[in-house]
Formats: sequence, structure tokens, C-alpha cells
Amino acid sequence: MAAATRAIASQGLGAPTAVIAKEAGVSNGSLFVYFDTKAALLNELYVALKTEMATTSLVGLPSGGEPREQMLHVWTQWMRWAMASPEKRRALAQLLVSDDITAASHQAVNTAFGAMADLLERSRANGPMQDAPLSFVLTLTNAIAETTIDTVIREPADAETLTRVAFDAVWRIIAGI
Amino acid sequence: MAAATRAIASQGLGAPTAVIAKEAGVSNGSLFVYFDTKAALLNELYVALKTEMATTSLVGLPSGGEPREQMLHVWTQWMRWAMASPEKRRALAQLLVSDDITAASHQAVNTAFGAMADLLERSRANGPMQDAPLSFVLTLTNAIAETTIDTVIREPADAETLTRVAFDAVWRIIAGI
Amino acid sequence: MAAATRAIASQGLGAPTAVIAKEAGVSNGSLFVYFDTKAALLNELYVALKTEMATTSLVGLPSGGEPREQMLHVWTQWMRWAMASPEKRRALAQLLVSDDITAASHQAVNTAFGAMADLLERSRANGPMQDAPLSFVLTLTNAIAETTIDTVIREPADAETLTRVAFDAVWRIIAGI
Amino acid sequence: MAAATRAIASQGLGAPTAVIAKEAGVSNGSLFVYFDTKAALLNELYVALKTEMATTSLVGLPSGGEPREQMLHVWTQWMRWAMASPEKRRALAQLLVSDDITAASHQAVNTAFGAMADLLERSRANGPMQDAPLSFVLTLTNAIAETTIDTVIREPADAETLTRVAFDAVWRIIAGI
DNA sequence: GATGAATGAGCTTTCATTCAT
DNA sequence: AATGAATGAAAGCTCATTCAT
Repeated sequence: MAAATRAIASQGLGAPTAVIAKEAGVSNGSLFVYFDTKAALLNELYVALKTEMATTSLVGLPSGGEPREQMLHVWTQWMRWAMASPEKRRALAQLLVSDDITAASHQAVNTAFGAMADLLERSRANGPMQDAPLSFVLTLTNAIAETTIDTVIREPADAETLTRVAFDAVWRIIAGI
Repeated sequence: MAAATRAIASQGLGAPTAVIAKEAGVSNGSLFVYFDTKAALLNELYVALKTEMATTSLVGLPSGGEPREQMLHVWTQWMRWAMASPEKRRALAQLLVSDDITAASHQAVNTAFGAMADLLERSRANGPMQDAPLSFVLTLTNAIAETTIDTVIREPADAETLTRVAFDAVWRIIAGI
Repeated sequence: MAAATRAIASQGLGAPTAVIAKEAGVSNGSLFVYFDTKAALLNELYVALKTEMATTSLVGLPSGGEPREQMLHVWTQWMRWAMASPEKRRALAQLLVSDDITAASHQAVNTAFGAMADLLERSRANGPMQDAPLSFVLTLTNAIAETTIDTVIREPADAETLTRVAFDAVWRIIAGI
Repeated sequence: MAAATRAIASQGLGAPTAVIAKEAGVSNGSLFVYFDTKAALLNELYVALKTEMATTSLVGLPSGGEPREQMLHVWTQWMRWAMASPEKRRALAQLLVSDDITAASHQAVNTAFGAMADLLERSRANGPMQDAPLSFVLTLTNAIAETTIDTVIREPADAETLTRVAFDAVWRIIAGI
């Protein structure tokens, strides 16, 4: 998994399985003992990274707090995770656009984002997005996060400010204030 | 160009040049009479599609109007173009993440988006994003547009509503109201 | 012919016919109006260059002189031609090893070398090579000339000396003195 | 290596890698497991053949003998090797003029020819070629050998005689007698 | 289970040659 | 006669996957 992350981060989705295997310190053939196909590996990696991202972002969520406070907490940890794991982030960016990622994998990820969806649901109550499909709101939030992360990675100097500005934007979208 | 759009939309960036050529009704070799490499073809297609998108969105811009009114005009046409050209839109989504797209191509596209950047600059004046890098605001707007388009393509029934909701969100982000 | 010489000298036998045509300032297709195939062009060029070389070397041959004197005359002009026409020489070196050169072309060249063969015949009379096939003696002389030319082109400083040393060697081979 | 020799001898340097692989009884792709590129294969073959030729020619060299005796020994074995391995000889003739052969390969070959160069150096002492560059003498000897081999292969009947006549010629060139 | 050599389908690119204009 | 766009066969090389050991 870690080897695949590194290989894909540096070489893209076209990274040969041979490279991934060598990076992992195992033989060429061993890779296929654990993954039936390259696509299977990619799917597993996708789910693992996305899940890790969601889990990390949701850890320590103040259970009784206000939605905004909770959302800020999640957002901050989300950004922190991305900043701390540029390779995972880069690999994820590639995986996001791969044709090999199956609907099942997307579904699995959605599950991991369940808690975040709940939070979004609570956050948008009475807001301007209350009637939109929740999946749309989730995707939108995600897109803004990705964009912010990309920008922040490119110019880490303004990380703090930009992260805050972006959060305000998200909140304005969802809650309308 | 059209053939490449179709081929890439249906088979992804990995679409063989032979398929593109056949789709265009010319021979394998003829393709390389007009494009030195496959990468050159992809770049040209990228610039063409992006430019078409920008141009179409900006056409008939009410020159003297309010920023919000102008922005809405652009947004509407942007969505309409995307809805009307699902294949171009799908091809573009693939090209956006291709490693083959050169900095020069991105630059060429930026030029085509100049008018839109201007509009954004005026729109955000005195708003909450007035101090963020303009490129960030542009990228953000773009990301929201892409997300909206993706959703709308998947569920065309709610197109009208969703398009409007999304625009309001964008405006809230930029202008803060 | 001149264009082909330049193209082959710089790009080798693999020089595309398109390059030769452009070098000649004519269109792609025009080349095939005058030469049925690329091989035909190569053959014609081979014969032309070899013939020019032989003719130039034999020009002004002192008719009544001693064989050695005549041979030296030929040798000197041969070297001079090669030094003065490095591109022709380089093209010729390539053509010499081409599979495309037909037996007919080799025959045609042999004819052009008739006078030189005569001279060699007279030169070797009573010498140690009097019983060897004349064609062998001719080929041998040629090989030594080519080697000398190649060396001289690589280090033009010692041209005079080397040319003389090589001639003495040739004469020693043929006449035995 | 043997397969490449056969393929190149019969089809020239343009012999497809697919043909070489099939000749070797392995698959297309396997060839590239052992040779990074076709050029790498050619280089390796060139060095192998040249080295074999040098080694074979130098084997059993009478250590204490006269230069002429030693030279004759080498010459005889050289010719014998060439006669016995017409395919290797033919492949070598092609490789000699290939642009793909690197300077490193030529260097490697030169090393293998070191003993022969030594022998030539001793042979030409006090002779008419004592002041010429040794490399020129070596190249010249080589050229005469190649020419002789070519002729002998074409007319094997006179092999013995021609080989002897050619050796005398070489010796006359080098030692002057 | 682990290995890594072997595989061969598949891809991009080149170029001699043709032929309608 | 001259043109040059069109052609398509052919070539080198890559890589996911298999399988005997």
C-alpha cells in the first residue's frame, strides 16, 4: 500500500507493477499473490487512502458541539492530513480520475464519509442548500477541499490564511452565513 | 479534433491513436501528418476545448451590467455548453489530469480565461475573498463548476434548480452575500 | 544527386526520401518521378560518385610515363578528391555497405575503373601479385585507399606524410619494391 | 547472440528484433529482458564477435618466436576463423558500419586487440611504417584482412594461395621486405 | 507462499510509395 | 511534369499477468 502510494505519487497511474513491487521490496510475482489485478490494487489503495483521510479528519470530533465548530474541526484536520502526507494526497488525486476505480469502491468510500455526511446534513439545515441532494453538497465540499489543498501545497507560506478563507467559503455555501 | 473528443470521451486518454484515426475516417499514418505526437494532439485538443468553453461562456456578455448579472450570464452559458456537449466535457475532464498537457497549453488557456478572471476580480471587490490570490478564486470557481456539471450530467432532471443553487453558492463565496 | 549526397552524408542510408527531396528543393512526390524507388536512387548515386572518383583520379594521366609515376599521379588525385569532398566520401562509405546496391551497379563501377585496372595490371607485372586475380588487387588497393582517406580525414594535419607512406605501402604490395 | 548472428548475417542490421527472438526460440518480449534496446544487443554482439576473432587468432601464439613467424601464425588463424564462421564474419561486416556501435564498444574491442597491436609494433620496428600512427597500421592490416576474407569466401578454391599472397603483402607493408 | 523469467498483445511512430489534381 | 496529402505496413519497446520451481 505504502509502496504503491509512493510509486503512483511519483510516476502516476502508469507506474508499472514491477516498480510498485520493487518499492515494496517484494518480487514482481508476489504482488499478484495479494492483488488479482493492478486495478484491484488501485481500488484497494483508493479506499484505504480515502478512508484514512476521512477517519483522520473525523477523529476527536467534539460530540456535543455546534455544527460550525465541528465542521471547522474536521476541516482543519483534513487540511493538516493533506499537508502532512503530500504523497498520499498526490496519489489520491491520480486515483480520483482513474477509470479503474469501480462503483463499489466509491460506495465503500461513501460509507467512510457517513459521519461527515451527517455533519453536513446538520450544518445545512435551514441553509440555502437544504433542498439540494446531499451527495451534491458532499461532492462540492470535497472539491473545494481538494482545490484548497492543491493551492496550499503549491504555496505553503499562506497555508493558515488560505485554509481559513476556504473554510469560511465552505460555510457560507452550506450555511449561508 | 472531433474524432479525438469522441474517442477520449469513450475510451479515456489511453484511446489508441489508431482508434482516433479510424474515428476521423483517416488512416493511422495520416494522424501523424497533422500532429507530431499523440501528446501534441492532446494538448491541441485541450486548448481547443477549453478555449471553446471560455468563449462560449463569455459570448454576449452584457457589457455595462452589474457583476452579479454578468456572472450569472457566464455561469448559465457555461452550464449550457457543458450540458450540450457531454462528450467534450468528458474528454476535457480526462485531459485536465493528463501529465502530457504542457505548461504552455495551460498558459494558452489562461489567456482565454482572461475576461473571466477580470469578471471575477470585479465580483469579489470588497467581498470576503478580496485578499486571496485571484488564481485561487478562479480555480475554486472552476472546481465548483465542474462538480456541478458532473452532477447535472448524472441527473439532468434537476438541472435548472441545481444550476441555480450552485450559482448562488459561487456568488456567496465570492461576493459574500 | 547532390541533395542525396548531403542527406546521406549527414543522416546515413536511413535518410528519408522526404529529406532528400526537401534538400533538393523539390516535392516529396517529384523524387519518384525520376527514381522508381529509393534503392534506384541509391544505386544511381553510388555509380555517379564512384565514377566521379575514378574519373577525377585518372584525369591528366601522363600517358607515356612509368607505371609508378602514373600510379602516384592517380593516388594523389584520389586522395585530393576525397579530402576536397568529405560529404561525397562519407556518402560513398555508407553506400559501399548497402544491401541495396545491385550487382549491375558494381559492374558499372568496375567499367569506370577499367583504366585504373589497366594501370594496376601494368604495375604488378613481374611483381609478387602477378598471379593473383586482378579484381583482388583492385579491391585491395581500394581498401587501402579508403582506410587512408578515413585516417587522413580524422587527422588532416599529417595528410601529406600519411598519403605518401600509404602510397609506398601500396606500391610495395603491387610491385614488391 | 548466436540467433542474432544468424539473423543479421541473412537479413542485415535491419533484421527485426522479432526475427532474432524467434530465431533464438524465445518470445519477442523476452529479448528485451536481456537487452535494453536493439542497439544494446548490437553492441554486445559486436564486442563478442570481435573479441572472439581476436582471441581465436591469438591463441597458441609461439611466445619466443620471430615477429614474422608470430604474425603468420595470427594471420593464418584469423583467416581460418573467418572461413569457418562465414555467418559471424558477415554479421561483423554489417556491425562494423553501424551507427549504433558506441565508442565504448570500440574501446572494448581495442583492448582485446592489444596483443595484436603489440605484435604489429614489434613487426614494424625499423620498417617503413615505423613512424606512422600505430592505429593506422592496425586499421590497415585489418582492412587487408577483411578484403582477403571477402575474396576468399567468394572463391574458396584459391583460399590457400590467396591467404599466403595476402600475408606476404601485409608483411611487405609493415616490415618492408 | 514466494519468486522472477517468460510472455505476447498492444501501442506509438516512421516512411517509401501512390495518385488525384 | 510537378505536387503533397494520404496511406498502411512494419518496427521497437512496454508491461500486466502467468506459472514452474
